[in-house]
Amino acid sequence: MLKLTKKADYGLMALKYLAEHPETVALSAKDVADAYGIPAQLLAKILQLLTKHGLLRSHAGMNGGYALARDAREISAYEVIHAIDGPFFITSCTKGTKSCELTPSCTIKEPLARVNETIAGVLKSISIQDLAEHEHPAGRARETQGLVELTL
Amino acid sequence: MLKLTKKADYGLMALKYLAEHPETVALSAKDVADAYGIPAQLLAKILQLLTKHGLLRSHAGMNGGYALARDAREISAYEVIHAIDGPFFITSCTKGTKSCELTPSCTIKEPLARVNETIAGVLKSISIQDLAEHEHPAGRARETQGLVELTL
DNA sequence: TGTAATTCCGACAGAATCGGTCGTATACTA
DNA sequence: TAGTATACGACCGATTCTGTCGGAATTACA
Repeated sequence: MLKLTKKADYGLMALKYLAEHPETVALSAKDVADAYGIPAQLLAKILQLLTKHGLLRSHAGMNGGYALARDAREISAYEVIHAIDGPFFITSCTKGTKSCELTPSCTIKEPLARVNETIAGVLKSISIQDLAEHEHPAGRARETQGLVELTL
Repeated sequence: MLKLTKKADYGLMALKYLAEHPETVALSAKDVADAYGIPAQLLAKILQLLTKHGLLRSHAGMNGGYALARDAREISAYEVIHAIDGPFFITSCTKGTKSCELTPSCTIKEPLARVNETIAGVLKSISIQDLAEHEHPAGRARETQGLVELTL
């Protein structure tokens, strides 16, 4: 399936929303959740994660909420996904230290690791800003195109 | 996480193994499973899937088994993954026809769809032959660990 | 000072998916 | 006919994902 979790989707949507409202000082989790119809408590936890990873700045109390910790241009989709879903690997048996317990068989993973890098590269090239101003196909076409040809 | 399922991994490994043994007429699921220490019955089902999708040709009975339906150069990793795990979308809420039931909110999916295409493109550019040809010097197993840190 | 709004955090339950097994039917070969 | 192998469906345990609940700490404001 190779798909993002809903949490990662929600996180990206939330950051995009924040990027689209730069005038406001901070938006609460509930604000964003209501705007998109996603479960508020779930989104709250996601935003907390993003805060812990330094992508958001939070402020408790009345009129508190979240704001981007950096310019939307300087937050990549990769960072968001990584913060929420953890490090991702296209190969399934990368269990941290021990590479592959089965056999020395998993030679397929070396080529696939390159795919992994490519995906990471593409995601790193996409900023929250790109998501927010999605009426603007020029930039991303350039980036993705180059990365495709870059591999193999 | 954005990772392949073990089934897809197994499928790629099996096809790679078949590509590495072009001299044999056919290899049984058990042969391949034993070579890699994969559960035989599970691999059998995977190979049946690949057969149904036209990537393998099967032959029942004694000395039967599976063989590549085409040249290893003409079977892409994409086809294998697609046959086993189904169509993959990086966005989680692409439920076929209706784009996103929540709101017209999921504007993030349009840019991410490009990422999806990119990934598909990379996977399509990798053939089973590429996997089989890959020469792996001793101690290569450790190297996946290096890639782990690289993607962080 | 008190209250409301809000972040923060851990635990947990339901659902879905995944990995793997079992049993059986079918096809082929010798 | 016996043995080997694919084909296929049902099922189960484990893991992961999604979402909820409850409570504690923080902050603004009346």
